[in-house]
Amino acid sequence: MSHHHNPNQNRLLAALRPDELQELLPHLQVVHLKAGEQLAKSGERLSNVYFPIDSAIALFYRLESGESAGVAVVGNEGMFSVAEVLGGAAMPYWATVETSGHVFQVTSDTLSEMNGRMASLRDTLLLYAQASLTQISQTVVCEKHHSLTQQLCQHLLLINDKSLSDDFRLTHEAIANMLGVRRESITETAGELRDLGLIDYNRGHIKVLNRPRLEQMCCECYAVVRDEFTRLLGGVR
Amino acid sequence: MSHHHNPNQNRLLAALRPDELQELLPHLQVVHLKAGEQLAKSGERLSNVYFPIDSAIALFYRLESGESAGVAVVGNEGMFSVAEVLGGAAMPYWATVETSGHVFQVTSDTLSEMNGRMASLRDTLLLYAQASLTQISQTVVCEKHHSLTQQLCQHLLLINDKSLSDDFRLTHEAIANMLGVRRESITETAGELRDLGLIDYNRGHIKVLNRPRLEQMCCECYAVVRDEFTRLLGGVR
DNA sequence: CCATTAGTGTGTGCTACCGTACAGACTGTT
DNA sequence: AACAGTCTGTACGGTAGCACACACTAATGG
Repeated sequence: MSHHHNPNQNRLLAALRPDELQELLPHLQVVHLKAGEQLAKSGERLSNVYFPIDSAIALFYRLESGESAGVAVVGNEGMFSVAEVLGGAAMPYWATVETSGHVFQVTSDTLSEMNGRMASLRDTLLLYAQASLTQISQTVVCEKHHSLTQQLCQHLLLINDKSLSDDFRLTHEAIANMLGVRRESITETAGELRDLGLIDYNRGHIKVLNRPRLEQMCCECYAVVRDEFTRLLGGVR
Repeated sequence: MSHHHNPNQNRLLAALRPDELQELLPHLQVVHLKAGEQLAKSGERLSNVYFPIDSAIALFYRLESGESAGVAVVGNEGMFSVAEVLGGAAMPYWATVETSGHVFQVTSDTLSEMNGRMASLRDTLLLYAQASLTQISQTVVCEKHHSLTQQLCQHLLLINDKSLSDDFRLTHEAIANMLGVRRESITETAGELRDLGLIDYNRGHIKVLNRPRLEQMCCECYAVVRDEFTRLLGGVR
């Protein structure tokens, strides 16, 4: 493991029992993921599990028609893929790197072995699975009833959290894929946020200028999900 | 347990290892649930777990605005609530009985105790959790890209499956709550399906007349979810 | 330094579903 | 028989996001 990184940088790892984390440590490898990189395609069994540090991994579905929609973004609060813990091997998700950054990587076999042996580790990871279930459920309601502006604010807050920076690389196109809308709709909506002075952006580079107001414009969903993660996995460091 | 019902009537129970099912049997109680009955509200810790036989349990969210949207319908393929298995106690769902019918009921404490002791039982229930995750994810994509007509077809197919009947009690209003749309939109859409001869209905009573064509009009989501349940939990009986 | 690509801006109709309003029709109760 | 409550039908303007088309500009690479 690199001396630059500490497992506490991932909240899920930080929530593990110290003795079990200690045993996991030697198997963790810090890896850098480049934006756009594909980590998994639908139904594929993964050989590695990832615990993001300052990267964001986008999970999304592809429909037969070619349309797609994002289901969740995984960052330093979680892991990919939770299927390794639930036992079903693959999931029908596609996963790509939304913003580049580092992850702790461990082989599926290693984690799986430990998961069978350490009850507390397994319990913690299952709580993460439950939090994920809540997150996705909230997404269902959110995209049904909340405006694109609200959803965009939420997405920006999420990426802001996970990238550990107010200034990240992200294109309108990538956001559109994630929110399941046209690129033009994002251009228009993001333009409004820029006019309001909440963000600035330029050719694949977004800067958060006024996070408090971004949170105000956002729907309740952001806070609900964040609070549920906190309830289940403990407070932020 | 009533002599009228057999645990194989619930696919999740049927997927358990015979010796473990045998041990669970004496704790199962057959109960009848009436439509509209509320089984849980958001954040509430449940004292019982339900394995539906011929009833359908609707899980949904309520937003601060009062709007709501359904997240999933649980029937004889599953259980409520999966939170008992994942360890986080409550979930932010509301749950009501969508169509009346019977369930196998067991106390949370009993299931929880067995869950800690029997690895195979736990593994099976975790696979169900994974299938649920897939189901909800599919819902996200579905409501983003598929028409209300398609979604209605899907919902009717689901209720058709879970109620074990072509003829069930269900109002436009209840469907609307579940799909997160206006009641009037359902009236209009259901009217088209009736004109096409796929269904008939009258004051809270719906009859499926042509299931094959209903499946044709439905989006891929129904089949995707069904197949994933089959992959994870074995074929239908 | 030029050509190509990636990223963004903008406009014009279009449609599915919304919000609201209200009417009729059936059902169970007193 | 009268009544109240439940369920369904219909109508009308409003709007958020769509599909498609195309123009512009900053970055990239030979």
